[in-house]
Order: sequence, then C-alpha cells, then structure tokens
Amino acid sequence: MTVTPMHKRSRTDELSRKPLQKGQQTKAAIVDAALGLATQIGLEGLSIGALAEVMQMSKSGVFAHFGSREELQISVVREYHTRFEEEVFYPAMYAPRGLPRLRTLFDNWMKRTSVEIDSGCIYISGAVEFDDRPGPVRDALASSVNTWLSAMRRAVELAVTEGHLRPDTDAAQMAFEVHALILALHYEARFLRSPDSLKRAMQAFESILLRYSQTVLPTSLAVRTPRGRKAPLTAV
Amino acid sequence: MTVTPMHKRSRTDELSRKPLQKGQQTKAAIVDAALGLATQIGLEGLSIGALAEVMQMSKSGVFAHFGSREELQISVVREYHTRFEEEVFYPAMYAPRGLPRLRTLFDNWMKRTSVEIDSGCIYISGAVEFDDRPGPVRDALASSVNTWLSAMRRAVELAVTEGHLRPDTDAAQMAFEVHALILALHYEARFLRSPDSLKRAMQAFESILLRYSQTVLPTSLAVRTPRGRKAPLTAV
DNA sequence: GTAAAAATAGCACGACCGTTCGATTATTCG
DNA sequence: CGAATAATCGAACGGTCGTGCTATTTTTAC
Repeated sequence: MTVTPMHKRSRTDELSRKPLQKGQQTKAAIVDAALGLATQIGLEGLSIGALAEVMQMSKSGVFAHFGSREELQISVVREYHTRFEEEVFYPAMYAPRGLPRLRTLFDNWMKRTSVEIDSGCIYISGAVEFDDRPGPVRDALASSVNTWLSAMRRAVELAVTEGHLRPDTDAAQMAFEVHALILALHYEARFLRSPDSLKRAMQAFESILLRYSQTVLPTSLAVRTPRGRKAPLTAV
Repeated sequence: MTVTPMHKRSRTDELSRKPLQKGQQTKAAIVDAALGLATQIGLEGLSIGALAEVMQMSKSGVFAHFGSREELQISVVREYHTRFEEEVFYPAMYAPRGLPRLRTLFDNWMKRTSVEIDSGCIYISGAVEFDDRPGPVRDALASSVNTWLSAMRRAVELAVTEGHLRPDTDAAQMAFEVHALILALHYEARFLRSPDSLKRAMQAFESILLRYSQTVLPTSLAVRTPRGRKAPLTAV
C-alpha cells in the first residue's frame, strides 16, 4: 500500500486556519506522531529515525523542524500537556464547584489513565527517565505535572470551602493520596496486567472521599453509614 | 590514583566460601556494580561498556560472564530481588504475626524506598521500561514484584485472622492501596522533589490502617477515636 | 612444575544514534 | 510567471551499542 507523505499533502487537506504555513502543518503532524511513539516507548526511546519512518520523511527533514532532539522532546511534552488539559481539566470546569467537580476531575483522570494502560503515559514514564537527569526536558515535565497536581489540590480546597469536605482537610495530603491511586492503577494494570486494578482504584477513591467527608464530633461519637451503601458524602 | 582491577585480586581478599571460583567471584562483583548502575539509569540504560569501565575490565571480559545483555539484566533483577527480600521481608518475620508484622513490613519497605529516592528503584523504573516489551527480563521483573505483593497481601490476611483487622477486609484491596503509597512516595520525592512526601505516605498509611481496623456496627453507630491521638488499632 | 582449563583482552563488525552541510525541490509572494 | 524563500533530501561523520572471534594471560588441577 502507498501512503501520501505528510509533507506532500496540500495545505487545504484540512481546513486551513489563519496563516498556517505548510511547515507548521507538517511540524504539528510530526509532533502528533512523536507523541504517539513517546507514549509507547518513552521520551528517551523516541528516535528521529523511527519518527522519520512513520512520517515517511527523511531524518534530516524531520530534524530541521526542531534543531535538536531535546527540542523535539519538549514539543512532545507541551503537546501532551495541552491534550491533558483539554481532556481532563477543562471539561470538569463545567461541573459545579466542590465535590461534583472534584469527582469529575478524578473520573476524567482515571478514564484517561484507563486508555493509557494500553498506550502509556509520559508523565509516568518521563518521571522515571528524567528523575536524575537535569535539563529543560525534565523541567518541562515537572512543570506540567506540578500544574496539574496543583489544580487537583485547588479543587479539593474548593470542596472544603463549599462545605463538602471536612474543614480540617489537608488538601495537599488528599491530592497525594489520589495521585497515588492513579500511579498504582497504571502500574498494576499496565505492567502487572492485573485485571481488577480499575475497580480497586475506584473503590479506594470512594474510601478517601468518605474519610474526608466524615465529621469529627467532640464527643468522639460519629454516625457511620453502613458499608456497601452509597453515602451521600455531604457534611452533616 | 590507581585501583586494583577486580579480576586481578586474589581470591583470598574476602574470606572465600566453599568452591567460589575466581570467575564466580568477579561475576558477583560485576552484578553488584551493574545493580548500582541500573538503579540510577535503569535496566535499559545499563550498558556493557559503562559497566566495563566501572569494573576496570574490557567489554568482552564483562560480556563473557553473561553471554548476552539480556542475561546480565536478568542477573541484576535476581540480585535486586534477593536484597529486597533480605532487607524488607525476612527481618519482618521476627515481628509477631498480624498487625505488628504488617507494620514492620511497611516500615521496612518505606525505609528502603526512602533510600531509593536518591538511588532509584528497578521495580519502578523497570516497570516503565518493560511494560510493553515482552521477554524474559519482563518476566523476571513481574515475577519478583508479584512475589513481594503477594507476601504483603498474605501479611494482611494474617492480620485479619489474628483479629487485628476487620473480618471483612479485602486483603488485595488493602495491598493495592499500600502499594499506591509507595509509588506516590517515590514519584513525588524522587521526580518532583517535594519534601513532604515521606510524611504524606506515613500519614496515609495510618489512615488506611485506621479504616481497616474500624468495626462495623449493625446499628450503624461506631466509636471513633479522636483525631490526633494514637489509636490502639485493635478490633473491638 | 607443568599441562589443561578458565578467564580476560583486543579487535573488528554491523547497526543505530543525533547532527551537519550542501544540493534539490516545493512553496510563497510580488 | 519568476524570483525569493522555505522545506526537504541525501550523504556523511563521529559516536556508542551488543556481539563474535582469536590470542593471551591467569587460575586450577595433577
């Protein structure tokens, strides 16, 4: 079978926005393909030769768009950041502040993670590859992750001020625990291939919510909802 | 400075056990150095050339001990498995069955993870490197991790039969949640370099223990220990 | 001590890597 | 259309990688 090389397609193949030069267009296509490769084999495994083959271009043709492999990796990280935002973060902003939004954020996150069980996630693989390697790629990765974790933490704080979670909630602590669930889901599902991981992560999330929505009574007596039933999760 | 090459040291440098040929001895030294390299740069980053330089040997000299890079990687995994067992698992067997042993297991695990914040952990980096790459290395890794996670789960089950945890405890679920904490500790401390990670993991572990040691009362009324105080953690 | 066996060195090969540079083709603009 | 410019190619370089081969040295065994 023959495939039309990306860079030979007319610029009107897709409805061309403003002044999107042909070069920018192929560059975007390269980054898209690079992201696909990077999620599977990691940012370090990403090679210009393999990328050129996928794109049906010459190595130097691909290379010219970035000037260095490092710049290519950074472009991939930025692209991933954008997609993560659009798929996980922004849609959740339509949910009402507080617990509903927090739930939506986690749902979207876990839904995306479920997909990434097959494809891989560069926030996780990248963390392993660059945890000991300083430089701009590491910085871009860490910055992206921190942005997202902060957003998660702010969502928890909002749920506290809305009265949906106990007022003494440590937002950073709760964000840590939720993050942990995603990491374990990814590890056990993608690497160990244990089939129950998704269920485990969801169940653990409910436990966390339940704990942070319980109210402390000064008499050290509290009403607990019986196990197995859905708790309303609103503070008393 | 000059260093005596490993393979030129007399076999009586260390008190020689049974029939430890000179070859086995240097092989052990190579595996030791390889493990040190692999924890830092990963099993995939481990190269025979770099290893030979560390050992002050020729590439082919190192290579001859394993016959292939893959065999070298497997040897490293096995070595890591052994050390993990000796450092985390076996010492905890001296603790009394049930909750004390479970606590000791987690303590040892977290203590080791704390060290690995500086050095790296091949159970974590290896999972990322081999999650999509079938073969004997992946098999060895997954087998090791599964062995350890099963041991953890059995420790939970033992704590249940000892009456230290609620009888309806889902041991695999609890093991999942504890594993998640270790992964998050490693991620946030080693990659993100957030200083509070250790405290967060410990606090979350206490929360998990507390939850699994609470008792369900049919009247949906339960006694809760006030926050901040150490709960005895024995079932009522 | 001497011969057999094991361990190590040295060298070369082919493959892939990121990168450079000059030639060539495609696109844009007047 | 034609000139200017942008995009892409093709070949080459120096580097590292795992691995195979043969020679040499060291260890072992009698």
